Amino acid sequence: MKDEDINIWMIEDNSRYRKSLTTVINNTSGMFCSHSFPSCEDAFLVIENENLPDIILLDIGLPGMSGIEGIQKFRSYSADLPIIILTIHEDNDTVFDALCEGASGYLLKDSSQEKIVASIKEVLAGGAPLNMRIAHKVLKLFSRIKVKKSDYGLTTREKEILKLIVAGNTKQQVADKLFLSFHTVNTHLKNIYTKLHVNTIAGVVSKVYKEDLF
Amino acid sequence: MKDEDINIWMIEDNSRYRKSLTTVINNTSGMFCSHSFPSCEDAFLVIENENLPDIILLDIGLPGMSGIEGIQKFRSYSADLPIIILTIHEDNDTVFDALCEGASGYLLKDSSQEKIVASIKEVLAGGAPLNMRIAHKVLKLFSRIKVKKSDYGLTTREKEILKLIVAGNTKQQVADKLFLSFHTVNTHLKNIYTKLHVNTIAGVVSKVYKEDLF
DNA sequence: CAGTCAATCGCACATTCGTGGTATTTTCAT
DNA sequence: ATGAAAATACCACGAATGTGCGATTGACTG
Repeated sequence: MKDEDINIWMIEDNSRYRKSLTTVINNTSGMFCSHSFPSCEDAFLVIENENLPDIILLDIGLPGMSGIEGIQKFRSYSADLPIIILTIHEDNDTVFDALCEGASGYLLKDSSQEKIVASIKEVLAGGAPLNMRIAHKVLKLFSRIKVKKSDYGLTTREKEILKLIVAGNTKQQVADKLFLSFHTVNTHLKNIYTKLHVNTIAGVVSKVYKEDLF
Repeated sequence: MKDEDINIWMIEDNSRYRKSLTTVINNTSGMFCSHSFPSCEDAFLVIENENLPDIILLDIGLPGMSGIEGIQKFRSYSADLPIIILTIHEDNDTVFDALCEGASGYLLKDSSQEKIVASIKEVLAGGAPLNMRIAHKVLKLFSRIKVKKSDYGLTTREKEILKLIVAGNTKQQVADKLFLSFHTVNTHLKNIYTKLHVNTIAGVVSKVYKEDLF
């Protein structure tokens, strides 16, 4: 163990898995596992007195605080700390939650030890190691994220006015900002309502957000 | 070239790159490039008369129809057709758009030929090959997607009323639906506005969508 | 030229909103 | 019992909305 070696913390409640993986890491040149914890809470007790590690390997299904919640809390300490998830969970919701909270990589526990070591090196090189099946799932998640972008044939001016309305301006304020008569804005909004099939501000704002009209 | 070999189409306007990569693929056991096109439009002319390929390698910056638009149109032919992006673009918007339209992988043109061949094999094995820098960027995109869920201390009743207001009901309509006096709804809404620091319907609806208040 | 569309402007007015203020009752915790 | 929070209700009124109707001008196209 040398000062330049990469310091890794592991948070994993299965003690056999934790010990065997710690051994692998400690036997790998250039890295060492200074701590391995069975829970996030344990890690946070130590974090107050020591420097943050260079990487965290984090399970999700943990006693007490889950790995997802753990990401949140680690992120309050450092936005850049690489956090590689190492878990059995591959359902969409868990993957999505972990990534949204800021996971830097996502491996499954059936990964070989070589793959895990390679992934540690990858995250150090600026990558984002993902299990192959997870990568596929991640890309599929984007299709679900895609907002249905609708087209109601709004004119340029109508969109301009709509943006200001959605931002909370009254008709008179919109008129003042665009150097128009109040009546002009009123007419445009009337036309917008007809095109969008709504008749209230609430309706129009909802539609803008739900259907990405800009 | 055998019947079981993987049929790949390439869509790439740089003819030198297109030819050299086609050669690499044709020299790789188990795969062949039956067509290489300089534009999406050319590919769609052929697609009407031939079977779809097993994989498409797709550039983004193309003459005429862009690769992003091309994904959309290929997806109308097949939801499962693997489409690997091979491009110089690594800006967030382009990556995001390509993935949302259904890209199955995303490589950069500085990838080695070995990496490209390996990625083809990876997508066939059910993966989603991503350039390392792109993978990192993709995970960062999730943090941006995460909606900041805020808590303004709204009571149960306030949330109930807010939902109906956001859905487009007038105060009187809300009162009728909840068997309350108009004045009660008015008071609740007054309190909601104070808690959310807004003073218009547009403001409150925007806040609900931006900050996931329900 | 005629027709269409977009932009601009106006009238009229019933309806609704937003906000300042007030009050009572019920429920829960100390 | 007391106090706080939530729920309910009310008054007042200027500001703003939503919708029916109408018109003119400019740019573009066939």
